[in-house]
This record gives sequence, C-alpha cells and structure tokens, in this order.
Amino acid sequence: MFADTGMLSVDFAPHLSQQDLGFLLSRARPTSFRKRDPIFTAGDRSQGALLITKGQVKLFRMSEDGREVIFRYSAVGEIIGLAELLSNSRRETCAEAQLSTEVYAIPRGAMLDFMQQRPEVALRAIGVLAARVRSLEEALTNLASDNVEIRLLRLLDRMALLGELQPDGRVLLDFPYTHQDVANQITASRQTVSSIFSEFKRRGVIESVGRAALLFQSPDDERRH
Amino acid sequence: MFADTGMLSVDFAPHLSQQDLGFLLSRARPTSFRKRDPIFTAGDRSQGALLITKGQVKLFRMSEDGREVIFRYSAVGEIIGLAELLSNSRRETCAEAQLSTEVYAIPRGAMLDFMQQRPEVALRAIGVLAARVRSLEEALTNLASDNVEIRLLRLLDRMALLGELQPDGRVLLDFPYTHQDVANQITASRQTVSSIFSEFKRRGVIESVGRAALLFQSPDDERRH
DNA sequence: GTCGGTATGTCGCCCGCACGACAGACTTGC
DNA sequence: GCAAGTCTGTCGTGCGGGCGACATACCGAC
Repeated sequence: MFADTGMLSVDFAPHLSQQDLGFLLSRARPTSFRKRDPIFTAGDRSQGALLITKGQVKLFRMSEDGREVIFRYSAVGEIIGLAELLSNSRRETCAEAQLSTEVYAIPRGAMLDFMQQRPEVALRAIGVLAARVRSLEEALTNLASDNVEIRLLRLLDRMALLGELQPDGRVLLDFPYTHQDVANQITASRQTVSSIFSEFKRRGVIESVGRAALLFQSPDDERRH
Repeated sequence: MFADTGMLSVDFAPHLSQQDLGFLLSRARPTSFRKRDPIFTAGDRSQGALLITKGQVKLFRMSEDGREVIFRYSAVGEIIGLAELLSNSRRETCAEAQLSTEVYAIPRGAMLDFMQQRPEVALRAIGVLAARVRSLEEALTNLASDNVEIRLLRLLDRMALLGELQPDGRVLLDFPYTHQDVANQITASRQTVSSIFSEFKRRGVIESVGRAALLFQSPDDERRH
C-alpha cells in the first residue's frame, strides 16, 4: 500500500507497527482525489486526520487578498490535519491534491482513542507537529532576512535532498512545479521567480531537463570544491 | 505557585491534575533567571521541556544577518522547548527571560516516560504544538499579504484580548515592549514602527498611559458602532 | 491539424520600507 | 547627583521587488 517514495520525511505511517497501522486504517474511510481537487478548505469542519496513501498534497492558506501561501507538500506516508484535531475547530489551512491522490480519513474520535491507548502513536504525532513548528519558524526567519534569490536557492537546496546525485556533482531533481507554485512557496511574485530562474540558467546554477526535471548545482557545493 | 496571570492562553499546567502536576514538578529542577538572561540558545543541547512558573519568556531566532525574529512571549503555566523534545536535537530557537523568571526544567526522559504513562498529557502537548503551528502559519500568511501598518494593528488586536475593556470601548493594555521588540514581532524596522505609532497617536487609535500601558481602540471596533 | 488555456520570459514603473543619521527624551548605575 | 546607555521621533536616500503589460511558447482537448 505504501510504495517507496524515495523521500526522507515519510513522517507517520512508517513509524507505526503493521498491526497499529492496520487497526487505524480499518477505522478510516479511503477517498480518492483527482489532480487539483480540494481535500479540505478553510472553514470546513475538521473531519479528523488524513493519512496519505497515494499521490501528493499541497498544504496552504489563502490570504485575504487572494494570495496563496504554500507551507509544504505532503507525500505518501505522511499525516495531515493534526493542527485542528484536538481543538476540533474549523480548518484554517487548505489541502489540495497535487497529483491523483488517495487518503484515508481517520475520524477524530478514533484517532483520539487510538492515541490514548497507544501513547507511542501520540508521541509520533508530537514528533510530526514539532517538525512542522521548526520548519515554519525557519521559513519565517528566512523570510525576514533573505531576499528572493536566497530564498529560492534554499528551496532548491531542500529539494536537492530528494534528488539523484549525478557523477558531475550536480543533482537531478523532479521539478513538477510552475513558477507560480515556486513563488507561493517562498512568498515572492511569479515574475521575480521567472527572472531569477533565467539568471540561474545563465550562470549554470540550474539546467532544464525535459519539462519536469532540473539539474542543480548548489553554489555552496561549488565553493566546497 | 501559579499566580493568576489574567491570560487566556495558559496552555499547559492548568490542564493537568494537581497530582500529575506535582509529580512532574518533583522530577524537575527549578531555575531562576533575571531579566534578559538567556534560558536556552540556538545550538544548546536540549535539556528537555521547561514549565514557566514565574515571569515571561521571549521565544525567538536570530537570523544569519543578526536580525531577531520573535515568535511569541510565553507566560506562567506554559511549557516551552517541546519542538526539540522528541528529536533530541540541538535548540534552534532561543529563549530569554523577559522579566525576572522561574522555570522548572523537566528532563527529556522524565517527560517522555510521563507522557507514555499519562496519554492525556501527551494529548495536551499535541494541543500546544498544534496551536503553535496554527499561529506560525497565520504569521507567515499575514507577512506575505499585509503591510507593516496592518501587521501592527493585528498585533495590537491580539494583545487587546488580554487587556481591560474601558467604559468608553477602548482597551487598556500592558505594553512593556520597546519599538524594537514590536518591530521584531512583526518583522519590520524599528523606525517604521516608531513612525506608525506616531501616526496612530495622531489618529487617536492609541494613547499612551504612563510608560508601559496603552489605551487602544481598534479601528475595526469603531466601524462596528 | 486547430484553437483556447496556461506557462514563461522580459520590459518599465513606482512604492513600501529598510537603513543611516542625528537630535532629544528618558532610564539606570554609580 | 551626573554620566552613560538606551529608547524615541523624524528626516533623507535608495533599492528590492511587486505589478501591469505583452509577446511568445507550450500543452491538452477535440
């Protein structure tokens, strides 16, 4: 059920025992979404937590002036919707299928019961939330101090962790994002991202490979040689 | 031990039973800090979680270029240091006593054991972390879409929840912060904050009361009349 | 194939706000 | 008490980057 995603941060399911996971899924309702379908939206009543079993999910908020701020993309094996689980409040964050996606919806009550009975599951949830706190704190700090070019380099560096190292020291990485997606991840405008990408290509920092892949050589790595 | 702070968000200790709290404190080491003493700093080995029993703690990060980004001020009854508890990694966030402060340091092992034995404590920690995720997500969204004036108004609105409502509809609130503190909370420059405060005084949005208090009339409230 | 919708590349304009500078007020320590 | 340090108010100046505009390229549907 959980294909190897090649990702480092499969944060929830892989930490559970087969039987815990089985029990949890037996209480959950599987749902499929096509690319770009909303999974939940700000204002929805929280339906509990969602375990991703296929695809990829974009987590974001819409600001009042219609700007989309992307917090992260969640992959197979990760759990989403924990932020409103306990408080049982309405969703503030939106989730949207980035690809064709399948999730198991675990009702709030079942999730809470389960965490009461298996404290290691509750601890796992604490680990997941703690990681998100740290990454949001880092995003806020970077936003305060770095210009768009540096934020974009940091994003590429982060994505490079998931790519394949090439013999020449560059990294081949999947890049199925539009410039608008990228801009929303680093809170910049589409135009600025486009022009910095052009500049990077001129400088040899990145090179397009087909439509949805990039070769990337971090300037930091270069310096280390 | 836990004086009434008059705050709404005493997020941890008040939710525990007397005996749970007593047990936890019996495993903890109390430490005092004077105003401006560092409680922990980025790079420190995590010493577990800290329960605040007196004073107020500023939580922030330093960016590479020396900018201080403040995430929140924690009050009596709150717990800090959860973000690095499970991963047992080094601190990334810094904590500093804003006033004369006392904290009980709960060692990592004791905290983990306790959460294993008392799942409701683990759930409480989940609630605390979830609230922080939401507030950081909101901060990031606001930063992306609002200008400094609006961010400052939002900050005042948030602080107004803790102030005393006056007969004239304004709110009297403690304001022991320097303009630099405020700037660091909303990621703006000190000068811009100063000039917007001046403008607010001219417009009657705020009025100083002594050195560390403000009368505040939210422009939103006004419109509702 | 054609055509509509979406993505990219690149202008120029201009505005919010960071930053340096400095004067005056207030606060703290000795 | 005075002196040193810190905080506040208010100037310019300058620049990063948002935004509108528009041409081109690409992609998917039929």
